[in-house]
Amino acid sequence: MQKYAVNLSYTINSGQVFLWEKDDLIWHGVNGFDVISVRETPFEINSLSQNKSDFFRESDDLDLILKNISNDEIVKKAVRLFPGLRLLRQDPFQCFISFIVSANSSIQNIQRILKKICKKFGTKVKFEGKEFFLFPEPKKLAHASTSELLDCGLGYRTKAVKEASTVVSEKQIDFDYLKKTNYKNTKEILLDVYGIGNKVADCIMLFSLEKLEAFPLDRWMVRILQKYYSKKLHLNGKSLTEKKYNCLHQIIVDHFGAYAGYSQQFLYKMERDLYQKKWL
DNA sequence: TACTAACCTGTACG
DNA sequence: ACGTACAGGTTAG
Repeated sequence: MQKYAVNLSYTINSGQVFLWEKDDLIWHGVNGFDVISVRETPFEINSLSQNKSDFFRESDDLDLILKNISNDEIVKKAVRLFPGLRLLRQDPFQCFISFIVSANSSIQNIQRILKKICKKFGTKVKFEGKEFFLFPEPKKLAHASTSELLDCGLGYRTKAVKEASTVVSEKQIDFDYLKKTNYKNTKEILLDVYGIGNKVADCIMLFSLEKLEAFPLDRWMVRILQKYYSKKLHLNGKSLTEKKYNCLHQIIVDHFGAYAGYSQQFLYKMERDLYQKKWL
């Protein structure tokens, strides 16, 4: 019996993952070369590979984390409202490409593009009586032609996806190394990739590279911070420059703590729900 | 250093 | 119907 039950729809529909679907009571999702199925009650996970990737981060010490981030009153309220929300541990390459694709795009568009990429370049597999297309290997995407990528709806992101896949396939980027090294070092390496800016780098680090202090600042989070923390953060000006972003990140970690990424997820969820913005 | 226009694509709105 | 705005940003200048 879990002390904290996972709420799958909160978690899966919180902008972290894009290749999940619900079929009756079971959710299925593509995660790299794997397909994961999960049922909410009773909580049960299966996967094509049979590997335990701890996708739902059940090994995290939630008692500690939730208590820690609840030092902030606003976050505390969000945790109380959405206790089943979780951070996920994704396949790094899929996460990397997903968030490059996400830049300046809507959720639906991101989903459509990623599905097409899987269908065009990924391996078809069967799992629990259903068909899935796995996320393609870096080499496969790196060697894709421009027209094939354009067919996936990538538009001007085509160049970014191709270059990003190339640096991974040529081992200029090694996710295992990035998981081990620190936030700052990882971020510098990711920012060197064409198509990756501060926000996308933070998403990749938080969702797939074990950097729980990463705190992606998109236009929504900036608005949320302005709304609740304007005194603390003095966010003047509209654009977030590199220097401002770094400065702000330091303030955020000082305020929210080492698990700031969890705080971000809860704040985001609460605010989106409050405003009942279209979500999927 | 700080700021902004342009950017593929799809959909929602008037 | 058809133009305009906007969508979880990044880059070039």
